Amino acid sequence: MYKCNEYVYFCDMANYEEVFKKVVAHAKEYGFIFQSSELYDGLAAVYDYGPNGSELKNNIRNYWWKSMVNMNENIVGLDSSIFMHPTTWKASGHVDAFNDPLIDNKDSKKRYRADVLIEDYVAKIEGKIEKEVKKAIKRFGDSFDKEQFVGTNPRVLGYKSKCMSIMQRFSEAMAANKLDDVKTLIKELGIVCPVSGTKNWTDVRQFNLMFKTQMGSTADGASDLYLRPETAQGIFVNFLNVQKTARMKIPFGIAQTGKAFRNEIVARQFIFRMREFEQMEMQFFVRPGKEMKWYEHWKDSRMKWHLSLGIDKELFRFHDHDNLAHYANAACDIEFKFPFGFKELEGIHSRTDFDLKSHQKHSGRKVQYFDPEINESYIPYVVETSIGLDRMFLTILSNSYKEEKVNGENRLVLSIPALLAPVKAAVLPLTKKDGLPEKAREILSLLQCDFLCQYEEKDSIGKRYRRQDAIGTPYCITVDHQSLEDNTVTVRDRDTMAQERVAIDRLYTLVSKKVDFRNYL
RNA sequence: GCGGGAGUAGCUCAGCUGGCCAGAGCAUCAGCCUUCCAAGCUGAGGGUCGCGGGUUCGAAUCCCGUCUCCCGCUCCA
Repeated sequence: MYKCNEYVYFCDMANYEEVFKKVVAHAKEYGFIFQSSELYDGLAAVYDYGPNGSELKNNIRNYWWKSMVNMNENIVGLDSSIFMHPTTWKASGHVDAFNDPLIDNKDSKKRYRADVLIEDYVAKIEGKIEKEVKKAIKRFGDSFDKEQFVGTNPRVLGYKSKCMSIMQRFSEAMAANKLDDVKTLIKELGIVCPVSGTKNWTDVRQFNLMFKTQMGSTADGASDLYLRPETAQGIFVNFLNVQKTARMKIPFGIAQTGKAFRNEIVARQFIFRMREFEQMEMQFFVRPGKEMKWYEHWKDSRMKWHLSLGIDKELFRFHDHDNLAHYANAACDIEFKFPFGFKELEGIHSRTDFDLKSHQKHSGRKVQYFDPEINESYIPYVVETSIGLDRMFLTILSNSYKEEKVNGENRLVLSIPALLAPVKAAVLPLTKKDGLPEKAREILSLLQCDFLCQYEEKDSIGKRYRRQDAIGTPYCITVDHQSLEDNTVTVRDRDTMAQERVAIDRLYTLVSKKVDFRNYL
């Protein structure tokens, strides 16, 4: 297990926002994260990973992958494409469930779904019909024939046709993608904001979850595609391929990491909610009825994974979902206490057979598994673990950022778990003369095949230590004059700042042990 | 989309009652020092003051417009 040293937290809870700003500034200054397209004033909610950031991100991804694929013989990997057949997103529910027309009231600043406003309005008219019916019941008593009344009463007929024409206009406008007409309709109907009571509406805008693009080099021959909003569907669509070719038996899982794209209505909080982000997902296929057992298993297993990185367990919590999505029968999040509060880091969902069943229906192919144990074919149930790689990155980064007092001076250190640290060791000649640089470069060549190392000779040794602290390098290896005589160096530990005299031929083992996967999981 | 805040060197900022020609610290680079926990010495590079327009003899500084970022609200699989 990674051991957390006792750090003096420079900033307390009240300064959380300040800490967050510092983390963001630090991330830029030391080449972890840059605003996308900064040269052109930036692109909102998109970020780039710099030299240290891309290393850290790779290391997190690898740690996840090894934990999932290497350490579970019933989990295999997959790398499916970002482009998928458009029907995929029909089947998954993304096309229908997530493209709502939105409208804002300028006075109350409230946002509504335009279709809901119109439907509510129609519901009001339908309420009037009910009133007419009730009145008629009073008037006619037992001899009242509701169907006849509703079919002939001029006032009711008027209401009914009004409802129908409204809904028809609405669906025509939506079908033709004429959002102006939707707004016109809302205005004509005199719909007011329930909060402000005014008709001061903005234009209707379409909210599309998915990014649309075209495949095909010529515009007229092109077909519309989406950039995937989740990697999971690539796994589901390949369920049979993987199961058959890897000869997997249920229960088994398929793991995948990769980019996903979502048009968030608001995308903020640094890399927490981005429009382009990376997921690490594992879909675990089980026999129907066994899903709750596996759901509990993966909840437990995933929490252990997080704690294996040595982060304080008080900073994690489970959050069970009350309102389940259309595909789930149980769902929870693992939340992490980010500088801006507890937020979702990973989701663990029991997705039932919704996805595979839907793909079976839309493809017309049998998407099933024959279970020899019970001699039956069935559509497997799925338990999903889905973690945001970028969110995990932010977890590590914000948790690692420490400012401590050392002899009255501030020391800024990223206490990144050694396994994940971008640079594993820095090799530093105490001075740049007397053959020390040459000796240092020899040491560098001993290590650099297996560990990312840095060589530095500029500035005083203390300054170089602090620079390495700022990017979270676990070990600094310093070559001095004694090294030339007895082939030993000093190894300085990032967290304790303790120094140890070590023989050069022991360095490889020392660093290996420090960053060994075995220490963690 | 609305409301609030902000945009000056890689970073943190000063200058903003209009007029030393755009500054400081840190960082970067070269050299000196040869030093085991940063900020020693010398020198150098780097900024169309977000962008566009206007007022003025003259604007980073005033006015208008515009863009971008950050925070809050609305949405959230």
